[in-house]
Amino acid sequence: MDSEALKKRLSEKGLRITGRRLALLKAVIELNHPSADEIIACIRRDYPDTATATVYKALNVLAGRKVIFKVNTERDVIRYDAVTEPHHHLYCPEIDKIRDYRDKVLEMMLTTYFEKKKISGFRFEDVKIQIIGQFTDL
Amino acid sequence: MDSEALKKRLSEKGLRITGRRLALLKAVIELNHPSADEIIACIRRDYPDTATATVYKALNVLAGRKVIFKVNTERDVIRYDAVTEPHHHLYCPEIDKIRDYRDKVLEMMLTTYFEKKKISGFRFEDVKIQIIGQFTDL
DNA sequence: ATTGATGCAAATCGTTTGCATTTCA
DNA sequence: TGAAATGCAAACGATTTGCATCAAT
Repeated sequence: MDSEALKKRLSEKGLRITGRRLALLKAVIELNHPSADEIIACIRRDYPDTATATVYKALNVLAGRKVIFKVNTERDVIRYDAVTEPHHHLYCPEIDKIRDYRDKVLEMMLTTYFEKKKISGFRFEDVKIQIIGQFTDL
Repeated sequence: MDSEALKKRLSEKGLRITGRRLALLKAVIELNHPSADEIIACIRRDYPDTATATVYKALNVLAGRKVIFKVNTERDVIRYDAVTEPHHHLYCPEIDKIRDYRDKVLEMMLTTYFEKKKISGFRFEDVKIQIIGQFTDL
């Protein structure tokens, strides 16, 4: 993803373009579901004097504008993701590693299932699935 | 759930039976996906001098023996669940409320789907789904 | 010029650890 | 009796807040 595209992703959500924010967005895109710590380390390679609070604030702002997304795992650290298309996650609890999983068929199957199925007392909005297992190609 | 059944759930996993542990297990069963805080408050109604550390330690021990289970939400608090049968969760992010959702058809559909579908580089073990929406009956 | 972005330090909050004491099996 | 359970206080780690300063639009 080139710099112009990154800038566009920020500006079209009404966010200011700064070197740090570009570095942050780049980090979230390039790293694999990174934690705040990993993002901070990455940004500091270009901007050594970056405060942790600044990064956390920026992560919250970008997540609020849906430029990036928070991903929860079983651990007590929040991970981040910049993929905007609908997708699910493969997750290995042992090594706390996530991999994106796109599957149109599954997507369709679940959506139609829940749109037909009226769950009483509940207004369906979305379904997120976590596929638990182990990566065999590491 | 009567006291004998609670005792059995502890003893059959090799855990000692104490008043606090019984109160803890009862709290997890009776409250709806409670946080540690809510469990502590509940136990203290019967045992006012209960240390928070004791409860956290017990929660970890019981979760380790699979007497109870940890449930993650989007918030940074761990919630607990004592339901041993396979089930999924309805979740409303706005009010951070969870409700159990059992659906044999869905269970079957997902299991067969993933057993057939070989995801390359991944050994499938389990699938957990979070059905996001809003409760309309509160 | 105004609002948003940043740095720094301190605060917060849920959870964990260390250690001495008690209690169940 | 010996291992597990408990209380207390202190530690911990991820994240947040307050406030002053700086910079993008």
